[in-house]
Order: sequence, then structure tokens, then C-alpha cells
Amino acid sequence: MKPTIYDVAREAGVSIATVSKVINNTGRISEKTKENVLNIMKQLNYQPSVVASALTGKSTYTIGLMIPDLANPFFSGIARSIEDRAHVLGYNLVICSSDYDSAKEAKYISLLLQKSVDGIILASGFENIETVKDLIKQKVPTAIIAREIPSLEVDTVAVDDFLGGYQATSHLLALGHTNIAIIARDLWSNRERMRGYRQALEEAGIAYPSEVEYVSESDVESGKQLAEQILQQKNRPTAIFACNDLLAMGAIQAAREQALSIPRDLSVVGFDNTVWASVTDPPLTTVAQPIRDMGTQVMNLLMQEINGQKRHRQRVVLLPELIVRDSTARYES
Amino acid sequence: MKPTIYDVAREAGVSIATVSKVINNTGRISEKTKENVLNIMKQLNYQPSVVASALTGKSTYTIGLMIPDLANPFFSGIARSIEDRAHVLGYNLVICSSDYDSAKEAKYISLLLQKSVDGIILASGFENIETVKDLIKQKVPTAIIAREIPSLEVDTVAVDDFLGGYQATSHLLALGHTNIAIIARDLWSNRERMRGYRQALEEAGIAYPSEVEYVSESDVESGKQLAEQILQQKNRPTAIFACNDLLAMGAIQAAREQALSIPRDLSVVGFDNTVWASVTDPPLTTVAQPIRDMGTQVMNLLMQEINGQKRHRQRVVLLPELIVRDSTARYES
DNA sequence: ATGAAAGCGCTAACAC
DNA sequence: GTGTTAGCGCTTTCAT
Repeated sequence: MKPTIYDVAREAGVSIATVSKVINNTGRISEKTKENVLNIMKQLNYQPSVVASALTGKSTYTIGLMIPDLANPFFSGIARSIEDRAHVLGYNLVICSSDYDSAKEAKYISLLLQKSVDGIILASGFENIETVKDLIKQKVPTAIIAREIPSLEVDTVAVDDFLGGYQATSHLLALGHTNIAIIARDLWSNRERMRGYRQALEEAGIAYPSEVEYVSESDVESGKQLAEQILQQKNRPTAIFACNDLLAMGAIQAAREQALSIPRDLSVVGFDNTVWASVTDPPLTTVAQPIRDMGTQVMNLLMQEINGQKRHRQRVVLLPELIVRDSTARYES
Repeated sequence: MKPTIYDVAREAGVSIATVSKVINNTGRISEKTKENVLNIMKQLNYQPSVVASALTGKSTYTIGLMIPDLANPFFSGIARSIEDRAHVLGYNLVICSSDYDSAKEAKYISLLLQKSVDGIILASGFENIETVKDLIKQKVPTAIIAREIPSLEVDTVAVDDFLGGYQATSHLLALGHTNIAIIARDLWSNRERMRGYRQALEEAGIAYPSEVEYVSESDVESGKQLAEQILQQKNRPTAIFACNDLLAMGAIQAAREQALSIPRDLSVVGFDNTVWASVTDPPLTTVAQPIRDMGTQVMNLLMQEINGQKRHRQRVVLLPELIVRDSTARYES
């Protein structure tokens, strides 16, 4: 059996209260007994039970992270950066992949709550806001990353998606493209990116379709399929703005299969700047999100929330940056 | 305050024992009271505390997963597949990235233990076996994935790395290559892959270097650097076997920068068959690991371990499969 | 400086 | 069928 606080108390010839005090470095104990207890603890290889201590009202030192899909490189990057920051603060992460499924989101949240996590970071889509509202109302320390929820009073770290969409489109426009398609999944952040896209087109005096076809998954395959379709239209676009790098890669694949050369026949810009953007051929022009910075900042905000610091909540909006690589080029008519 | 079992007992006009029984569906309670209690629970939005229940000897329903790096697509794939299986079994995952650092490995294990996880899955390098030995000795339910530890009696799911290395090299050999370099980080699994590589070369009667230079990180950049070096040797190899897809991509980048065409001037084969292998240009010939299957199987093994089923432990060895794409071609002298 | 004891929310005998 | 009660391992007053 694992040793308990009683075991070390007995061995050390003191009370459990004393042991508890040396564990937590609270109260006043003589150097002598302290040292003695410490020794016994080592000797017994004693590890205090977080479960028991949590029951007495202390923290569990674990925080829940809800993301759409751990296997998506953007989100695994986010998860990793949060994990790192959490680790230095003494916290562990329990990770839940929601697949943008509201039912899963709700179920996972409920599980996390039963486990008394100290806080929750939301990076999932949450088309259904109710679950989030509930969290806030229950005063569960919560922070949101990579998504803004304008109507909610909650700490948020996100990139300016509107600006990102605007940057990507402006870049294409500046290269002389006028027929620019967009590929996106119907998500909040993408709707923002699309607003930026439209804004840029409008400023350039270019008409844009009032309705666009969305993709049903944010992966390479879906991007490829939609791109295939788009590239077969009579009035084939000369550039595609894909709302994430995966979709962009799908577009590149589709182009390649139709023997279109990138960027000569088709320019493609992505979003996220995952590690992979630099590794495709051609290297992908994309809008960078400062992933590490975002992770660190949400975790910091969540900490303040957990520590119950009296303060105003905030929305941190980081600015995206267009990274120009070789998948975009001047349009030669 | 969150409602406790006492609150629902009071509201329902029964004892906490009764409530506990309906929660766990144990003992005998009349349909009537059961229904009543259930109603009250719903009404109060009561969620039993896993922490408290864990303290009384039950499970925490969380399992620890230690991997080298969540941001590495192979491992995030592994993590996702384990998460999925865990979820259907009612478990959550707390994920720890070790960066192949023994100190971190030990520290994380200790943390997980303090949190009373029900079991631990190890996917980390663990060059230092002691930590793992300790786990086994302490009878912590443990399972290992993507790595074999021949000397330990522990459930394991892994791919036959030796065979994988052999397959990759044989493929190159069959294409007429005789000067084949290898790029790897010095890890157990890679040493196996290298054994396969050497075996294949030996069978073909080709001398191989007794010492190879290892790479210090398993990422694109490191692969690129080593490849640059290799490609500048007087006796430049015509093929490179990289021990994972990231390194392979680095090699491709290095070749590209030296204006070598792939596969015309240089053949490259990777390992893992991460999603990205199909997306590079040219698409990467690589050795596939059945990621989803591996995840499901470790989780199943761990479950048996957790349930204390009396049985023999096992080592599941899955066979890798060479996926031929366009990064390899016949050597034209 | 140290210890006794109450209590955290729940489970599991054991009574009734 | 339902309730009483003794823990689970720890923290925290409050005495001493």
C-alpha cells in the first residue's frame, strides 16, 4: 500500500498535523522536526495524495483543455504551448477533443467539472454558446483561446481573424488577382476571416459571391474536394484563400492533379502557419497565428481567474502576420 | 456552492446512503424513491464529485499519457487515438510531453501518481528505464506504446521497427540504390530501424558505415541540417532513409536547396506515414505505422491491467507497411 | 512548537 | 428498502 500521512507521522513520532505542516510549509515547526519528517518522507517514498488534499478544498492542480481535434497541427501546437505554461505553474492538462460536436462538448465539460478541475480552457468551436454561458454562471474559472465570443464576459485570447482574412486577400489583390475563391468551414473564426476577405474585395471594387460553399471538415481531403470543384468552374479563379493550412494543402493537391502549376497557374494562401506550411512544395504563403504566445497568454489569464484576483476580464487580440512564401505570385493574364 | 450528496438527500427526504445507491445503481431501492432522487438530482443540477468518490477507493477515471512531444504529428495522432478509445471506456487523458528528457519523465510520473491516475501509458523514449521499472514494481497499471522494453514484463504495443527499417532499405535497394544514407535520432526504436537497415544492406552485400552521425532533435530543421551535410560529401548518397517523416521532409528541403530533384537525383523514404506524408511534394514514400490501431490496442491492454484481470501480459507487435509514393525512384547511374 | 479533532463528499458494511 | 456510521487521506482551527 502507498504510505499515507499517518505512516510518516508514526515513523517520525509526530502527529499528522505536524506532517501536514511540513508538507505545505505552513505553521511553525522547528527546523529539527521538520528535517526529521522530511527524511522519513523520503525514506518511505511518501507522496501526498492530491485527491485527498483536493477534497479538503484545495486545488486539483489540473486544468481542462477542450479543443476540436488534437490531431490537427494547429490545435496540437496550441495544446503544447498551453501545456508548457501550465507545467511551469504546477498544473497538468486533461485534454478533450470535441470534433466540433456540441454534444461532446457538453459531455466533456460535465466530466471535467465532476473531476473538479481548477479551470477550463476552451479552444473548441462552440457553435452552441449555452454550455459556455453555464460555465461562466457557475463561476468556473474559464478562458477562451482562438475564438471570440463577443456577448460573453470571459477572458479571451485570439487573433484578429478579420484582419487575417483582409491581409490574405489584400496580398492576392496586390498581386493582380481579381478572381479569388475562398475555402472555409462554417465556423465563427472563419466567418470573421471571410468578412475580412469581403472587405478587401469590396475596397478593391470587386464583386464577391454573396453565398459561398462551405466545407464540412477542416482537413486536407475536404479542401481538396472543394478545390477540385472550384477549379473546374468555367470561370476558374486564379487564386484561392483557404482558411487554414490543411485546406490550403488540399487545394494544392487538387491543383496538382489538374496539372496546374503553383503559383504560376494558381496562387494559394493558407492560415495558421503551422510547421507544415514551410515544408510543402511550394512553401505556403499563409497568415501566421502566434501559437506559443497565445498559449502562454490564455494560461496566464486563466491563472488570474483561478487565483480569484479581483480585476477586469480581458480580451487579448493578437495581430496575425502574413508570411509570404512561394505559393503566391503575380497574376499574368 | 455546488450541491453535495447531502443536499439532494435532504431535498429528497432520504439518507445519503440511498442517494449513493441510486447514483451507483447498487443495492436495492424502490423504483419510486429512485425516480424521486433522480429528479431532485436533475433539479439541483447535482454532479457527484469524482474526487470524493476516488478518495473512498474508487477510480479517478483518468489515465496519464506520457509522450515525447504533443506537437509532433505522429504523437498527437497516437494521443488522439488513445483519447478516443479512453473516452468510450469512460476515461479522460492527462497528457504530458517529456521532450525525451528523463528528468521531466520522472517528474511527470510522480505528479500523475500523486493525482492517483488509474493507469499510465508510456509513449516516451525512456532511455532511462528505472522510472518505468519503479512503476511496475509499485503495481501501477502501465502499458507502453511505440517502444519495446525487452527486459520488462509490461504490456506493450509497438510496430516491428526492425522490419520497418528493413522494408525501407530493401525498397531502395530494389530500385538499384547502393549508396544509402540514414538519418535518425539516437532512440531505441531508431536503433531497431537501423538494425533493419543494416541487415538489408548486409544481405545485399553492401558495406555500411559502422558509425553514423545522429541528429539531436527529431524535427524538420535537424533533418535538413544533417542532410545538407550528407549531400555535400564527396561520395554523395543517391538515397536517404529518414527515421521519421519530419526528418524526411528536412532531407527533401535540403535537397531542394541544393537544386537536387527528388526523386530523380535523390530518393527519400520516411517513417510513420503521418497525414503529412501524402501532402509534401513529392508525396513521401514512407513506412506506415497503424496509429489508430495502436492507440486502441494499448488502451485495451491498459484496461485489462486496471481491472486486475488475471492474465499473461502481452507484447503486441504490429507490422509496418511500406507505402510507396513519389519520393523514391530507380537509380539511374 | 505541536497535537486533537472536526470535516471535505462519498462509499460500503451493517443494522433495522 | 432504507438509514447509521465508520472511514478514505488530508487541512485547518484551536488548544496546549
